[in-house]
Amino acid sequence: MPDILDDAERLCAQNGVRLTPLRRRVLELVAGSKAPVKAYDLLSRIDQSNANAKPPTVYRALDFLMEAGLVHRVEALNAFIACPQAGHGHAAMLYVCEDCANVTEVQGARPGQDNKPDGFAVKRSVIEHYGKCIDCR
Amino acid sequence: MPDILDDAERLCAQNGVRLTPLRRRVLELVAGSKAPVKAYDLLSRIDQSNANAKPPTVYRALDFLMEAGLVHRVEALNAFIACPQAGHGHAAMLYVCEDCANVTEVQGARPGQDNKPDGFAVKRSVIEHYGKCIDCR
DNA sequence: GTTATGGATGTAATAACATAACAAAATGAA
DNA sequence: TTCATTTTGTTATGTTATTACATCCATAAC
Repeated sequence: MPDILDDAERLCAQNGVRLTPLRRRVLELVAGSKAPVKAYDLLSRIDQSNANAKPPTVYRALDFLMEAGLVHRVEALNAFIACPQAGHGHAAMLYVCEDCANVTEVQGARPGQDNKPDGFAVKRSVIEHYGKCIDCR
Repeated sequence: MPDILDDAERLCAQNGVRLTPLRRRVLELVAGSKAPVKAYDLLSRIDQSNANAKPPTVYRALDFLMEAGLVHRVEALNAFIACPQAGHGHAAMLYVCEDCANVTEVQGARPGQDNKPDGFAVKRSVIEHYGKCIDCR
């Protein structure tokens, strides 16, 4: 977990963007959760360090972190996870266990570019698999 | 479009479920839209035929239609599309043009089951590609 | 060191999306 | 018909996310 935050500092410095205390705090909360975290959960937890936090506070920090490749949004859950391999482009594929909520991220998968519609230029992909992990079977 | 509705009637009859006028009307609205439709848009359009429609009216119909394999939810858009190949299991992969909002559905793709985590049993998958279709380039 | 500038955060309000819980009505089987 | 089940009506509320504008803060130009 310090790893993730250190990596994040490094990455942001490299890219000339600012990992402010607030953003760092949100990343810390996301990274500290095994399961995907909801924005309003972040909001209530952040509140302890920042009494002024409101929804935009959290959503802005999340937008920044996603932009920076540090956090992913889990679309079908309206929730967020820390990217374990920060900065690795964005071909991430997620395996979400519906029992324990644990998420495994697999990098680099290039799914079915084969039978894609003629001339379609893919900009970003959402690939989320839901089921049961080995431990929950 | 009559095709989709006819197919739906047939499928529901086969499966012993009821495509009521309300559900049929919602399917008709979804199928009648080239772009993915929002639930509240459906609500406001359905209103003309059913003044009593409320959010649960629409969400229940959509749940039914999804269960029946007639409609898909587009997770990253909070929107819905009619399934062009109703009843075909659910390995659907979507290509969504961010310019014209058109959606192409590709069946059967089995993306990257290769490098999936050991012992993970996939129950359902969300696969959505966002970008530009050939016409919008 | 002051001051412009842009980026970041504070703040209030509200928009957009979705469900819970219970009542009433419609359908179909016994 | 009566009963059980499914469907729809209805009210209320919960959850997720954004808009719009104000204020603050860091930095670099002067």
